[in-house]
Amino acid sequence: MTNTEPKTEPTTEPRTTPVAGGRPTKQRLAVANVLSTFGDFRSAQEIHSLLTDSGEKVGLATVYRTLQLLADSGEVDVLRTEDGEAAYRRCSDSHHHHLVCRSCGATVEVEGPTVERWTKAIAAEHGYRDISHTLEIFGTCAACS
Amino acid sequence: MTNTEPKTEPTTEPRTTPVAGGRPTKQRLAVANVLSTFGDFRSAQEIHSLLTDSGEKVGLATVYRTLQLLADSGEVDVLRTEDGEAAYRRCSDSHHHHLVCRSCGATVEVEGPTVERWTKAIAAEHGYRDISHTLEIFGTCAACS
DNA sequence: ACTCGATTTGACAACCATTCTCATCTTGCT
DNA sequence: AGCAAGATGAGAATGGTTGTCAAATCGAGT
Repeated sequence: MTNTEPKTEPTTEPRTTPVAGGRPTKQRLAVANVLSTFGDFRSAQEIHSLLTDSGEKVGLATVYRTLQLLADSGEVDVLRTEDGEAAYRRCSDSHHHHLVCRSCGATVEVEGPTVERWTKAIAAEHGYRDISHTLEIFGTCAACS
Repeated sequence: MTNTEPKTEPTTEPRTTPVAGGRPTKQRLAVANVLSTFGDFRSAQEIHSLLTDSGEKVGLATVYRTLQLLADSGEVDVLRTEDGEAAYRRCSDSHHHHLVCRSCGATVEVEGPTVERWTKAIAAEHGYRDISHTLEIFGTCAACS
């Protein structure tokens, strides 16, 4: 079961609502907004560049802080690339995983009752509680082959 | 299907065979050997400490280099902790995943045809090739609950 | 055993993503 | 407007990891 191409297309209307329960400041809104201009994973630094390039003046530290807020509140997904950097992307609400293209970064959100069930079962079987898991699938997408 | 507690117990006899195709130097053997004194994931720095504490004089850079060699040749597993650090552990040959205890680090190797099959299917379904994936399950083990 | 070239090592500098500091600016509220 | 809590930004500080390069080591051939 996969959600057929929920490609998470960019949304258009800029947001004006509070961000992660904090104050809806210019900067936070700016960050929240760039996040909706792309559908794949970007590093904090890239996001910062996007902002400054588009004229928004937001400090790097603030970008990191905001991204963390958003991540904590579940508004964005975080994944660690193979070299340990964190990459962010706004995400839909449900729990899911990602199929990421190694060369272009194109991402497809995938969902799998199968895995969820499996991890829970495995964990329980070994007496582990409070289960959480991370699963990323890497490959080369059709366009990049 | 899980391999029932393949806890990867420490092995006893020190190794003297080549390491990852390179020269079997004192340092490399030393690293390869500490790796077999524990069964859970340790950071490169921890491994370095273990070495120096036990009297072995191996440079930190060398530990990193060796660990990378071993990882490339598939002799050790690498996983990224949630804060982006790399953790290493010698591994059995087969492809598998880990169930890691959040508080004590106890690790259980798990294996799952289910997931393997699932990821392959998903990927193919979206036209991705050369699939690889990472899956880590985190939880609190029985002893730590 | 001895030599020589290729590898490897180690001490330390360099990197780089991320976090911290803290003085200054904003926001929300009255 | 006025204030206190919260947020920002510039830059310093951290900390894991990688790069540098001269000196040490390995091992194949003699």
